[in-house]
Amino acid sequence: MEKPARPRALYEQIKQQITREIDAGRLKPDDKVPSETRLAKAFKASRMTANRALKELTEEGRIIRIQGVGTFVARPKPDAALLEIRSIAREIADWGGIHSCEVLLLAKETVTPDIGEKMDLAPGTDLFHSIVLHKDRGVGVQYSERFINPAVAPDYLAQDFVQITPSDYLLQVAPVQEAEHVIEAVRCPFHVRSHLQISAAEPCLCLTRRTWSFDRVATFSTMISPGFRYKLKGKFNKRVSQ
Amino acid sequence: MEKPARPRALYEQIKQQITREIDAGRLKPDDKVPSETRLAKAFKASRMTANRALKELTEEGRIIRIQGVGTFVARPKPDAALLEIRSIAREIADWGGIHSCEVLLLAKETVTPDIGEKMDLAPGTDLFHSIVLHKDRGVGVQYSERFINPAVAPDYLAQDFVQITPSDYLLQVAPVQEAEHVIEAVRCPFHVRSHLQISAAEPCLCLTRRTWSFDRVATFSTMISPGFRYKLKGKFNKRVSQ
DNA sequence: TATCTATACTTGTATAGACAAGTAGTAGCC
DNA sequence: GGCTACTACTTGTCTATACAAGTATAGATA
Repeated sequence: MEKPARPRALYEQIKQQITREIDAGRLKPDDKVPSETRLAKAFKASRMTANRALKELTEEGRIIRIQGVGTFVARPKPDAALLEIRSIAREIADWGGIHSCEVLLLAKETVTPDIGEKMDLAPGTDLFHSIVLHKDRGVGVQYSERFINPAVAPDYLAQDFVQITPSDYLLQVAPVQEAEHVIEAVRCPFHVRSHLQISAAEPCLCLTRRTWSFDRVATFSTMISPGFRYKLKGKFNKRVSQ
Repeated sequence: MEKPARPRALYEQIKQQITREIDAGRLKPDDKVPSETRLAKAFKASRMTANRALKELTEEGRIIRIQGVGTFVARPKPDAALLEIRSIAREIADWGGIHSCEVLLLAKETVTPDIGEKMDLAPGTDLFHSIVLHKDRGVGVQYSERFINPAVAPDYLAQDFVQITPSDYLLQVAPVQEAEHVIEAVRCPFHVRSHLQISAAEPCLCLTRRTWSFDRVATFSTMISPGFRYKLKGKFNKRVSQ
């Protein structure tokens, strides 16, 4: 599970130094990064080692390399919008509806092996569990179930989710580093169906989301909504080739 | 603008060969991929060159390498990467299936006001229209309908889409600058249902995609598939805050 | 002034060799 | 049988070198 048995590789050190320079703001977008030969000399490495470091940073989108010219710090890409986490409340407001919500469950439970695997938590420890029904003009439009890592949001159970949605609260207390979304079309399970007042045949969009905060899995949630659409738009920066 | 002035690099050839073996199903998930030394010998290349090919394939998630053991074809992940545009053929190959496809329609038509608006084309001008059914082991798994801007892919009608999928062909001739995806859960329309051999109640994922190339709308397509999932994962830039 | 040219520097690709480190199997030993 | 040591093979990292190819600049030339 843990990685670093090997003494940190030289090319990793070079990568890390450049990454730090960028993160610290000492290297700004479009600034020139030292050439391979310079880096090689500075780190007492061969050019190939410096080359590997720069090549990987290029693939990670942190720098841009132009043959014959040099290496430059990449401009940050605006693709976060693709993964932007919008609250259902805002969604409904944008649509012109009136949002309200009902808390169906809010409890501390024990980690099951199933959830434990997904959230990287040891079975038997505690986690928070909530089920919230979002409504538009009183009609259920989204059933959302969440599992929360208590280490990331210890006060989760004390919140009043009629005032603030779980999504909004979590975004406040736990900055999202990384997110994973899985989208599929499903038939609505019975216990959910009764809240959404739809027929068994109605196709529903099911969005399963995991988020990471502080280098840990923070939430694992499932949102089921009939008649919903998700829209993603973005520019491609990398070569999308085949 | 065009890229391939340089004769195709050797490591690219090695990558391509392995990729083809996987896509064609000759190499299945968990199958062993030839070792670096074998590949080097086969291609009359040095081990470092074979290493580069395998390293990049690893980063692209197509193979898995285990020190001291060997290199293996990566196991199924039936989640489509949304931001990349992956071909359904590869998706099926990853899953361990056998892909084939059938062209249901391939024609030049006249722009209707409806499509004209979405593709930013004047009604009355020409556009290409195709309907392709993708199959896994002969069973329909995806019905995809496309409208193509002739200015972007003038030779579209002359292609043999049994040999190369429309998606792959378009990626070759028209680099995607930007893409917009709309995802929804739908009931399958009758004319589509007969090809996919599913019941009317089966929820299907409907992905509507617009792509831009050369600063114009290049394609407008709708893909309907039952039992599909799309997966998105990504890091957030620092200031995604709220 | 405008244009060509030589040069210096950059990245891209490739080679041949080296050693480290991890794994699996085999042979031999107790 | 159970253990150890050895071997053969794998991937991971690194070096030193080489040539190709793209770019920018200064200087010479028309």
